Amino acid sequence: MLHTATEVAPLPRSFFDRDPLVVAPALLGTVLRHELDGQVVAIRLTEVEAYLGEGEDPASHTHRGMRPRNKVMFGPPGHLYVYFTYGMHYCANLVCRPEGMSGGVLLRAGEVVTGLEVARSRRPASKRDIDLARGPARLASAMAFGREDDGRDVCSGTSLSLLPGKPVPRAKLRTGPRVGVSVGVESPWRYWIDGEPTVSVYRPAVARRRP
DNA sequence: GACGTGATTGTA
DNA sequence: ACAATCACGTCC
Repeated sequence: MLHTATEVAPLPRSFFDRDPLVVAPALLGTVLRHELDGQVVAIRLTEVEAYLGEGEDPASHTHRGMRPRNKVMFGPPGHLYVYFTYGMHYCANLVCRPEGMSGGVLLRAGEVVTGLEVARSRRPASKRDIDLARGPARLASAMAFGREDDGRDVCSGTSLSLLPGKPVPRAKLRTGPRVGVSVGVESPWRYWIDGEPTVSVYRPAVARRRP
């Protein structure tokens, strides 16, 4: 111990064994750390979105029940749910609620606090460091998440873990409608830290090209 | 504002 | 089998 870096225990599984609407704001300011091939990138979460489960939330991937893709969301809490979308992007969620019940929190944006060089190399399109993990697919890319990371545990103190961070003052908490969802717009289940440059700009869902 | 890109899923 | 959709990012 002495003057070396103190080991920080990851957040316990009980942290995730709650309603996503409770877990989501509590995630702000925490730090997701991933070590891959000896390279560490850690991201302080600044923007997240809560998704409920079957029959509760039309915007949730689990709204219509368990499918091969979303089965991790029905598993035990404290695991990573990674999905592939738009033919090119990955996005990551943290699974909430007890096993058998679905729900999760989408990691929308964060600040790279460790491994800037590694994150830059994974995100060559980012001109500024604040863009490295600004947006869910960018965050996943900076963390090098892919299909193989679907279902990974973040509570066991392995190469992937969620660490406590400096608490966010309540006055800085903001909520609003989720981004990019066409249903469930009335539910203000997006949470972010006010004044953070890493928070993705809100763009209302726009209808895609029609034939 | 437009488009890439391919898995997933509901519908038939 | 088929076609629409998609919790997005990049460049114009």
